Amino acid sequence: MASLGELERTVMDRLWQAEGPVSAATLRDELADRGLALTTVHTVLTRLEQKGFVVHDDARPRRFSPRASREEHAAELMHEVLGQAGDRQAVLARFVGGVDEDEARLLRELLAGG
Amino acid sequence: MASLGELERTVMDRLWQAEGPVSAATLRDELADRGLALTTVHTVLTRLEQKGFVVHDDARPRRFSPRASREEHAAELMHEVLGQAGDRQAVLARFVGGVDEDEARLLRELLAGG
DNA sequence: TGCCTTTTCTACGCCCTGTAGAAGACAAAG
DNA sequence: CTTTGTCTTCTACAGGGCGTAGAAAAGGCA
Repeated sequence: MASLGELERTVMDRLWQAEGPVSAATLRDELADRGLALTTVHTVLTRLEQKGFVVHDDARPRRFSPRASREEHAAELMHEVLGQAGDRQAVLARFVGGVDEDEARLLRELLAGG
Repeated sequence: MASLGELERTVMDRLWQAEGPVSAATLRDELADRGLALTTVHTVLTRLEQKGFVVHDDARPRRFSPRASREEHAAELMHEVLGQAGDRQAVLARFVGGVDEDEARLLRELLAGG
């Protein structure tokens, strides 16, 4: 999966925390501390779209949304890491060795259902 | 965590699949298809070391080893993704939703012990 | 005390990312 | 329909990371 630059990640964070689709102008305003030009925001959104992280509708002005929720995205990333790592079982063993007790309990519940 | 370039990843793969520490010259020979200069391999190893992925002993010639096994590394990455993702529980829920049955069984066993 | 190997320093081109101006497409107002 | 202001796309550029390696320095051996 393509990785993200610092501004790209910041924009994704905003999109994720937004309730619904967001226009470039709104994003520029939310990131006002950076004093970005509108075209800069557009460029970043376009690149995020090319990378498959963002989609936009055809309203005018365009409104952008994350392709997946933050949690889905993270879960996908975890699967990707797991998949590229040779011995999946060994990775899982080490992974669960590092989760805290609350999470272990949650995992047990989640897995019990299946 | 710092991300890796294509050659850096290739080198890490070689180090991970090696039995023990490996010299730069050996790596260059293993990657002979790329026809790399020895200094190129050195540069890459040095950068990997700066990024914390590799360590070397003080034998002459230096011998390089991965700081963590491939599986440990993957598990660390998974934890990192999980940690940066806001709602950890939601991420875990989606993550386990995507593991296959064998892995689910393994996870149940691993979690049963705790 | 040279010579050969090993290590470090320095460099360079390419691609990615942050950044934005210029130009083109569109819609609302008149 | 034309004007005008907005929105979108195109093009560009600088800085940094990575692949790549030559030059120089450092270390061991004949």
